[in-house]
Amino acid sequence: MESFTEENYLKAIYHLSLLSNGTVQTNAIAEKIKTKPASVTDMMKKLADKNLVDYIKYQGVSLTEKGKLTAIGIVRKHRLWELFLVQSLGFKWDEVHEIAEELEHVNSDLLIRRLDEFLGYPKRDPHGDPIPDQQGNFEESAVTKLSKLQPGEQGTIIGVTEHSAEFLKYLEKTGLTLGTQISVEDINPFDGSIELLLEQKKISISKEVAKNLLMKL
Amino acid sequence: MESFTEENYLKAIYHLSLLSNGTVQTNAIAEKIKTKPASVTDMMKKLADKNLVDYIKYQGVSLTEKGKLTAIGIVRKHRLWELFLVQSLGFKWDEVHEIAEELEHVNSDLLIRRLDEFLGYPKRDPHGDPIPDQQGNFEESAVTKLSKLQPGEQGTIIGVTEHSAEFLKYLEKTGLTLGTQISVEDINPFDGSIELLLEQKKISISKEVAKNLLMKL
DNA sequence: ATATAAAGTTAGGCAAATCTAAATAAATAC
DNA sequence: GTATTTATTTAGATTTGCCTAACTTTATAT
Ligand SMILES: [Mn+2]
Ligand SMILES: [Mn+2]
Ligand SMILES: [Mn+2]
Ligand SMILES: [Mn+2]
Repeated sequence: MESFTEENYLKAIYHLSLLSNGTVQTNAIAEKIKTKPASVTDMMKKLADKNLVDYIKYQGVSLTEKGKLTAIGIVRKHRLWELFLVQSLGFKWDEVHEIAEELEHVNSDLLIRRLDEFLGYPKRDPHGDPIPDQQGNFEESAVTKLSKLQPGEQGTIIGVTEHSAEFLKYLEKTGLTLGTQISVEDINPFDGSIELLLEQKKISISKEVAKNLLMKL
Repeated sequence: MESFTEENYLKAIYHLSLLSNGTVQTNAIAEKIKTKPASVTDMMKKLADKNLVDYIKYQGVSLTEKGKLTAIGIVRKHRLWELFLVQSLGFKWDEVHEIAEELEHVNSDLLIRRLDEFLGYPKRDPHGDPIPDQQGNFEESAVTKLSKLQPGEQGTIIGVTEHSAEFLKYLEKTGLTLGTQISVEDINPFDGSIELLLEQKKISISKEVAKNLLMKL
């Protein structure tokens, strides 16, 4: 059994490893988890002892198969709880992350299976992220960042890669919610900001925002 | 904000203080929380510093008003989660205690208010215990232990004072569930065991069991 | 009232997780 | 290719919660 803290480290490594091809740097983990690099080094030794990560001094870490399965299990719990909060308890999508961050550590397989059943074996969380099944399997659908689209192209928003309340609230206010269809009208060559057509209305968003929106074409 | 551990201590002290008129012994806490008396002493000093308990060396502790409110808040969370597990996720009453023991520490007032609303502002948990409202108020209905009844008297089971899975499973199997009406037929003078009439059937239970069943007459 | 037992506390340590400051290795720059 | 910057690790402490063993206080028994 992993501690609360170990679980948070494993999850952080997992998320970071999806961006960099498997290997994750000490500093990246420290930043993600809001701790200091020295603490990360300590923990990496511990996780390596437990066979949850492969760790080579100065070279970064990667999850072992066991570590990866554990991490995916936590992600599964996190996303199921988020969906429960939104779907059953009436929370908004920008209010659930912090609470799920705690709920994900409650330790009962039966609880999670029942929650999964209660929610009808959902495939996506409120942010469009896939929910792994009990075996840890999930399909990552083919997605494109909105920032990659060219003028004239269009698609539907199916996910976000940034989960902060500020960002999600901004999307909500602007109307950029999951399932919304948009088309790219123009790209400003100066700052990369993008003109969109969203339900008849023209709006402009920054490149930064566009990078965090996932589209189905 | 109290730590996970501090919350468990406060809750233990609260439950114990209901049995002894307010003051609780070090050893009783140690036993309840499955730790050693020395650890309890350490924690009592800490809780006293935080103004959560009044502590006099060698004389035991009692909750301050602040400590009591905190403890009742945890009890509220515990019982709401237990009811959710039984009512929404299909758990049995003997399966929920351990899980609620973890869920009760999830820290979000909004979450608990929403859960309360979702469950329809319930007044009782699956074991018949009252669920405090947001202000910490609840009515303890007038109850009598089954062990106090005399032959010829009858009543309805409305609660239990022991929450172990073994005990609850035994009750389930025997048919002694909440809401069941029973009458006392005879009391064995030798060991205090009790003959009951339960839905036409005669059964016998030990004094030990009877002490842990709460009745409405 | 003294002796013994029970209850409670203190002293001294340990493990987990964290931090700061100092040292070392790797990457990058010129 | 050396010098500097950046990344990482080590050393040494701190905090929280827990433990054992020894000591002190309070309760009980005769
Ligand atoms: Mn977490
Ligand atoms: Mn999510
Ligand atoms: Mn608990
Ligand atoms: Mn209960």
